[in-house]
Amino acid sequence: MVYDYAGMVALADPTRRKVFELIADRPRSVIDLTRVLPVSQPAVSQHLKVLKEARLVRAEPKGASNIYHLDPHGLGEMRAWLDRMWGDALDAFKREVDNSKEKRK
Amino acid sequence: MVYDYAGMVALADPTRRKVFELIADRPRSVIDLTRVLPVSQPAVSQHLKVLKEARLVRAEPKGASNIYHLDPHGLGEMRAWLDRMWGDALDAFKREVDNSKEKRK
DNA sequence: CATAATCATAAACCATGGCTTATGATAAGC
DNA sequence: GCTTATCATAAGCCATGGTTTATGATTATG
Repeated sequence: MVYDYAGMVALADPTRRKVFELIADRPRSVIDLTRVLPVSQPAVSQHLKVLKEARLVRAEPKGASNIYHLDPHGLGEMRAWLDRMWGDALDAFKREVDNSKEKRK
Repeated sequence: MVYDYAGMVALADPTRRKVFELIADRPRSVIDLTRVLPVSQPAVSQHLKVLKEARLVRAEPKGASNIYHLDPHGLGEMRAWLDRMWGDALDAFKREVDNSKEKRK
């Protein structure tokens, strides 16, 4: 356990999460994203690169522009990863509650 | 939307996530954590500070040592936050699938 | 009361990464 | 074909943050 997980790092940055959410709203081109965001076009491209490597997002060339969509692959992986970590945390918390109950006896 | 979310940032760093998972396994003192981790005691304390401010973790003084437990407050908040974001992402993906179906007609 | 143990904070260091400008590559439009 | 539009990459800058050593505060121990 405890490797570095790309999806987590990808969504930790506020701007990058904004990019992700914009794409989640609907597929968008790089320029389309740049128009909305307060950063330059290369900055957007770099965020997209990170999201793409985490497989959270997928590029679909259309003419001169690149339309970015959500990518089910990484989306599923991250969901599974979160569920696992979340399950562990909740189980741990449950154990803790049981322990304090036990002590109170 | 799209503010910075403390819980997300808190769990983005690998070492800090390791700290969180160790505490999730069972409550531990700072020294106990330091013995396991490959970083110094002050480093551990600083990670704990971040986790505590995100309300993912809670300190319980016991003599000279500080026992850290999971904190249900932040845990619940983060879970809700993830569910919300995740719901949005999944809805968006669903919409996308429906759209491509529509196109194929 | 003095020493040891545990922890948090401060200061300094330095790598990481997010941002910018500059530039080249590809595709559309005239 | 030449210009325009869209995008990715490179190089450089700089703030952020994760780390270390040093130190002080608090509590147990003898």
